[in-house]
Amino acid sequence: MSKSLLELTPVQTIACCAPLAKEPLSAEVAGRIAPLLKALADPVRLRLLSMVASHGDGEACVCDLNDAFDLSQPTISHHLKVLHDSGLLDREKRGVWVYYRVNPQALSDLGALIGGVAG
Amino acid sequence: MSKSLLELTPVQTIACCAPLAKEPLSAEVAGRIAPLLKALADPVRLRLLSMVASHGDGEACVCDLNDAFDLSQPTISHHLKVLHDSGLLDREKRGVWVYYRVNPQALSDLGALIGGVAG
DNA sequence: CCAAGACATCGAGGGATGTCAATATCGATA
DNA sequence: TATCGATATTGACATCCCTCGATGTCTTGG
Repeated sequence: MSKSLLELTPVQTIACCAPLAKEPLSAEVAGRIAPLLKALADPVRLRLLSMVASHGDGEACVCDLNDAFDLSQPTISHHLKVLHDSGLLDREKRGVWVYYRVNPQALSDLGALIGGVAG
Repeated sequence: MSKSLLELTPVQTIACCAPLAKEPLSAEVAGRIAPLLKALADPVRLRLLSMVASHGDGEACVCDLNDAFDLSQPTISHHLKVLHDSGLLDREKRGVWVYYRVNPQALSDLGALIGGVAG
């Protein structure tokens, strides 16, 4: 490890390490991965991420996402921010509308970390 | 879906559905998967699971796990219970000692759900 | 410049969560 | 049976998190 973990975003961290079941996670790495899983560990955010990830264009407008839930607009905005801050979603503003798209590498790396597939 | 989701444990649920990025998760399924991710989304539990999963015999004694953390015994016991209740860890008592072992199918299914590998 | 719409931020309230000390439970052993 | 050691449970506390209403920011259109 040539660079300190402190210089990496949560998403970058998960690309650095062996699957969960191969060798014990260090406290430092575990402390970096947990926030990423926390970002995923909410039913609304799971659905948001899934809706964005499975959307035809690979991106989804906030205006569409808002309508899919029986929650206030600030609440959806908050969940999208959590996913964005963790590095799982990218954000782009075009005119009045904001579009989110997934970071496919992050999802695949996280899946490999948990599932044990070689990274 | 022939059986109601209510009849399945969290771990059984994740084997039933397409990857996150393939189609939008239903509210019902998302509500089932989130607790599983919540169980994983803690640095101590991540390390516990990793320690158990990567242990030589495929199982680990609580007595060993306790010593690996600077936390009280009830706290470790609590985290192990969360992992056990979610279905990620199996529990077996032999004499005075308790051994935990991972549910490999659960880990692999969860990884596939996130990473997008065909389930 | 002003109004309207899309989205983000702020602040607060109620519930969930991590941690500990104290205590209970269970099996082994004297 | 009495005791000891390993693990689980309970109860309490501090903190975090989800949600909302209110408000702010930015862009477009008039």
